[in-house]
Amino acid sequence: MNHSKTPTLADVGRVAGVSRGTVSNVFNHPDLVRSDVRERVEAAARQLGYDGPDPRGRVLRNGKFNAIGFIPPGAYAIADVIRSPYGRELVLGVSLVCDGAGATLSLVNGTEETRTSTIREALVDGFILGHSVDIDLITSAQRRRLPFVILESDAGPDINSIRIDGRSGALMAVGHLAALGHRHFVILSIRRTSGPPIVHMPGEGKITAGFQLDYERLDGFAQGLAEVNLSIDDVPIIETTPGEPSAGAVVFDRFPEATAILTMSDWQAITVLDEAVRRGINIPEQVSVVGFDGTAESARTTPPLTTVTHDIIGKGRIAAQMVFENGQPRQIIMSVELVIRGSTGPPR
Amino acid sequence: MNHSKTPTLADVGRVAGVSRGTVSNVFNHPDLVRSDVRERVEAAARQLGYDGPDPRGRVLRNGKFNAIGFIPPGAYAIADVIRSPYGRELVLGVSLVCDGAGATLSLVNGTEETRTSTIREALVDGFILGHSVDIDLITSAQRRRLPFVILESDAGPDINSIRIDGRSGALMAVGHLAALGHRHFVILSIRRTSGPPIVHMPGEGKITAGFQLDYERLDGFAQGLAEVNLSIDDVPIIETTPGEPSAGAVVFDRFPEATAILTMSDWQAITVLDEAVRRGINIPEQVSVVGFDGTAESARTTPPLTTVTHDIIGKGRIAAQMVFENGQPRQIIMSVELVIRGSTGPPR
DNA sequence: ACACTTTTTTGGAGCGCTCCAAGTTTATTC
DNA sequence: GAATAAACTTGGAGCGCTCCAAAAAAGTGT
Repeated sequence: MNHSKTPTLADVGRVAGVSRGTVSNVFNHPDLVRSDVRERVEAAARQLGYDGPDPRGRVLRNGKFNAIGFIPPGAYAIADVIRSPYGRELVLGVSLVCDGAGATLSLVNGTEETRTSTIREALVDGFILGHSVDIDLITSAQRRRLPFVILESDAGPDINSIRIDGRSGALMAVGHLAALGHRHFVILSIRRTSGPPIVHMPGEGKITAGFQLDYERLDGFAQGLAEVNLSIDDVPIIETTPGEPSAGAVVFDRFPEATAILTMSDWQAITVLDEAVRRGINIPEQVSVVGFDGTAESARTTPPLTTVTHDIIGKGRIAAQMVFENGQPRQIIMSVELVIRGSTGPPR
Repeated sequence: MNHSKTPTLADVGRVAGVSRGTVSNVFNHPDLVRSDVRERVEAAARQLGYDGPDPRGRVLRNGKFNAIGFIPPGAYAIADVIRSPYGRELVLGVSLVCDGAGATLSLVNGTEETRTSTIREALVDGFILGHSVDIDLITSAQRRRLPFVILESDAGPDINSIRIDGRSGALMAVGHLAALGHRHFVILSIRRTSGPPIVHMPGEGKITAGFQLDYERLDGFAQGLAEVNLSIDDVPIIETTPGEPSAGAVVFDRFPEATAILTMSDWQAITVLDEAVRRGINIPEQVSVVGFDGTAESARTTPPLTTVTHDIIGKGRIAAQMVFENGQPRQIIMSVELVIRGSTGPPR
C-alpha cells in the first residue's frame, strides 16, 4: 500500500490500527479521541506522509466549498475585472466580506459562450453575477439552487439584485454640463462585445441598449438633453469597451465640434483624458469630460474627473453579504452623486 | 423521490428509464447516446429541474478542481492583495494565464495562523504562495503534493520559485541618490505583521529581516551606502505595512533632516508622497523618494515616482504557467531596472 | 466483583459522480 | 435469416470522506 499513491484516511487507520472514523476524528474532532490513540494516529500519518483529509472527499460529504464566486459580466474575462478600476473596487468589497467570513473568493473563468456551464459547474456556495446578464444566465443561475446576486440588472422580485440609479446619475451629469453652457455633446456608451469603437452618427435612429445599465443611463442622458431642448438623436454615440485606448482618438477625430463628453465609466473618461494629453488638448478649457462610477482613480487624474459616484466597494460588500445571508430576495437601488471636479468647465 | 431534495443523475435516469451512466453520457458525451434516448433524458432532466451533474461528485471522481489558488503572503488578507498596487498586478498576471487555460482563480482565504490548514484544504489543482513564506508553510505546501510556486523566496532547487534581484535594485536606488549628492537617508522597510510603523533608530543595532525579500533589499541598501562611506547602522529604518497611511507622517516628524527616502514598495512611496502634499513639502526639491516594484501607479503620481521596476504582470504570468506545466522545479530570478522619474533630485 | 455510567471507538451507509468492462441492441453483409 | 460488425447501454466499483447509531472499553460506586 506504500507504493506511490497518496495515502488516505483508511491507510493511516490501517497503519495505526484504528478505524477510518477515528482517524477522521483525530483531524476534525481531536478532543473526542483518547490522547494515546491520537498520538499513535498522528505518528502513522507522519510516517505515511498523510497531511490531513483530502478536501475532495470532504466536499462531497459536506456539500460545501466555503467559497463564493464572482462571475465576470458579459464578454469579460477575469483579467478584465482586475484591470478595470471599477471591477477591482467591486471585487475588493466582495473580498472584505470573504475575509470576514473566512471564505475563499473564486474568480470564475468562462467566456460568454461557456457562461451557463460556468455557472453550473462553479465550485462555490453562492455567487455574484456581474452586470449585463441575460435571461438565459438568470435561468441557469436559478437552476443552480444556490444563493446569488445580480449586479446592475433588476431581474424581478424573486432575485437578489443591486444596482445604482443610473438614470438620475446620467441626468445630473448632463444637467451640470448644460448649466455650464454646453450644447455639443458626444456620448461614450459601453460596447458589450470585444472590438473597436462603434460610432453611431446622429440621426441614424435609436440605438438599442442591450442591457439595463446602458439603457437607463442613455435614458437619463436623453432626459437631461431634452431639458435644454436637445434630442439625444442628434448626439453621436460611440460604443467602446471601457479601457479601449482608441476611444479618445475616435471622439477627437470624428467630432471636433463637441465641447462635452459624457461617458458611462471612469475608465472610458480616463482614456479620453489620456488622449487629450497626447494631443495637447486642454481639459476642461477646450473639452469637458464626465466619468461614471466614482472609482478611486477618478480622483487622481489630471485634472481630477467630474464623475457620477457611488459606493462601489459598498456594493460589492452588500452583494457578498446577501449571498452569505441567503435570506429573502431583495432588490437594492443605490443612490448616486455627482462629484464636480476639474475635468468640467464652461465651453470654449 | 420528488420531495424537495435536489435531483441527482440517478433520479433523472429513473424517470427517463435509463441508467445513471447514460444520463452522465448525455451531459458529458452526448455523441455516444442515441438521439431519441438523449431527448428522453433531457426531457426527464427538464421535468425534474436537473441542470447537469453536480460538481461535487465530479470533483471527487475526477480529482480535479480546474482552479489555481493564490495564497496571500504573511499576514495579508485577500482584500489586501486587491488593494495593493503590486498585488493586483501580480494577480492580473496570474489571471491572464487562468483565462487562457479556462481555469478559475481562487483567492484563498486564511489568516496567518490558519495558513497551513488553508494550504491543506484549498480546492485547487496548484497554487501560488505569496512572498514571505516560512519553512512550515513550505513543508505543508509540499505535503499537499500539488504543483506550487513560491514568490520572492528561494526555497532550494526542489521548489519552484520566482523572485527579483532585490539586492541589485536596492543598490541602484541608493547609488542614484548618492550620485545626486544625498547623504541623509531614511529607509522604509516592510512590517510583516499588522500594526503601526516600528521605528528603528540609528545605532540600535542590526535589525533582523524575517524574510528573504526584506533581507536582500536591506543588504543592497547597506552595500550602496557603504560605497559612499555610510553605514546602514546610522540610517533610521521604519517598518511599515505598505499602504499604512501614517508612514509619511512618521518619516517627516521624526527625521526632518533626511533628504532621501528609500522604500521597499511603491505603495509605501505613494503614501509618503501623499503626506508630503498634505504638509506642503515639495518633492523632489525638499525630499527625494524612491519606490520599489514599478507598479503602474508609480508612473501616475505627481511627481511620477523614481522606482526599481520589474515585470510584475510577467511574474504572475510565469508563476501561473509553472503551476499549470508542473514540470521540473525551477528557480527564476528576474532582473530589475531603475527608472528615474520626477520624485528624485539633488538634495536641498 | 458486579451493575451501571461515561468515554471511546467502530464500521456501515452514503454523499453524486464517472469510468469501464461487459452486455445488449441495432445495422450490415452474404 | 444467420453471422458478423458496429453502436449503444448498463451497472458495479470506487473516488475519500464524515456522520451516526451501536458496540466496546474504561471508569465509578457499592
